[in-house]
Amino acid sequence: MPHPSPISGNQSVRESNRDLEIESIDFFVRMMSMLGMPRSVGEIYGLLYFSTTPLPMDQIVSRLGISLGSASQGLKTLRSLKAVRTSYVPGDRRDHYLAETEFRRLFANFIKEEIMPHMESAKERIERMEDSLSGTDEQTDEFYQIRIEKLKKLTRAGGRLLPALAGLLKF
Amino acid sequence: MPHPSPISGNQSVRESNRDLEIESIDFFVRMMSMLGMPRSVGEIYGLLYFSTTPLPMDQIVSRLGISLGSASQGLKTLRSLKAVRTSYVPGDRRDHYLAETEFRRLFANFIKEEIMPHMESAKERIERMEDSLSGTDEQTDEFYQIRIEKLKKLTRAGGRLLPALAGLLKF
DNA sequence: TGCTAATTTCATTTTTTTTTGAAAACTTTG
DNA sequence: CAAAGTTTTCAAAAAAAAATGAAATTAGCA
Repeated sequence: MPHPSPISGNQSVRESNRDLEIESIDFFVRMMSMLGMPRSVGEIYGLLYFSTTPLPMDQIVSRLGISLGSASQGLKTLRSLKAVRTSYVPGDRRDHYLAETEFRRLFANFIKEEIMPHMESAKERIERMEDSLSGTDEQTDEFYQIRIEKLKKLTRAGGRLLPALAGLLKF
Repeated sequence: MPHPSPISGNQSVRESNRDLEIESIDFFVRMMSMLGMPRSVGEIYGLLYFSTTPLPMDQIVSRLGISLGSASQGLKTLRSLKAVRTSYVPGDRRDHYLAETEFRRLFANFIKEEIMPHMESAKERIERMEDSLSGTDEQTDEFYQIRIEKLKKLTRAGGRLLPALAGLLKF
């Protein structure tokens, strides 16, 4: 018996193309990890992305072979990124999860929620730099002033371009 | 004696504004960590960014209070990102390091070296997805095909926009 | 309301990443 | 070409991040 895969639930094979699912999980695990997200988050999204039906948490757990805790945490993260949403399934009291597949929206949200707050605190830190310019030595102060100016331009550019970027993406 | 700072070398105070240096290190540690770089890399760049003179490795070590190994590793990383370069100092056989402060260039290089290779392998993975489409059930296959198409658009958009972005940045 | 299934939380364990420190490998120069 | 200074490498230690699992909480239902 080759590959006693941890991914093997009671879902019928008709419902899911296993190879595709595995490629998808792989794909999103990598993509998410580029964005600094843990493995489990990528796995869950990857599974849901190619799922024809919304999946309840325990299905996610058994198909991916991860713990309930991980699944709960991961789904919480994905919900906060608006990368998944729940859908009501009549006669079942479990939450069923569905992947949000509009990457443009996902991207816009990611920039707003994860990047922009850092830009804000960066601006504050730059202000503090200006405050701490000694003012004793003109020569070196000018050097520092130039460096600070570059940082300002950087954050300004970032603050404008990143949000614009999401709108630009026509995919 | 408040603050027995680990950052205290033999460099004269006139040469460096300590507060500024600390803010700078803080700033870049955070920025770099957003890009997935370890703390030490941010520290080194932050130190060099506001240094009026190129610094040899042992100065970096003593000013930041990090190990030689970390410094060597961190500088290697920064060199590969073209975020620092060495400058020759007559009568001194140590390498002296200087921060590259043109963020546009840094950014362009980062995209080329760190992001684009991932886009390439993403494309390959999508091709493999298409190959593994079972072809038995038309209904679900169409669903999968749509999902795959979205991924293609995503990588295409990324592959074009990211490099363009660097050029766009006028800062 | 009480019972049970479903979910969240969080202390502990596991895994991964980063740093350290010392040995090895260069490199310059006397 | 040897000796001293400099830098790199890499196994081991430390720190940080993520996953687990079980207890606590919440929510739906009879």
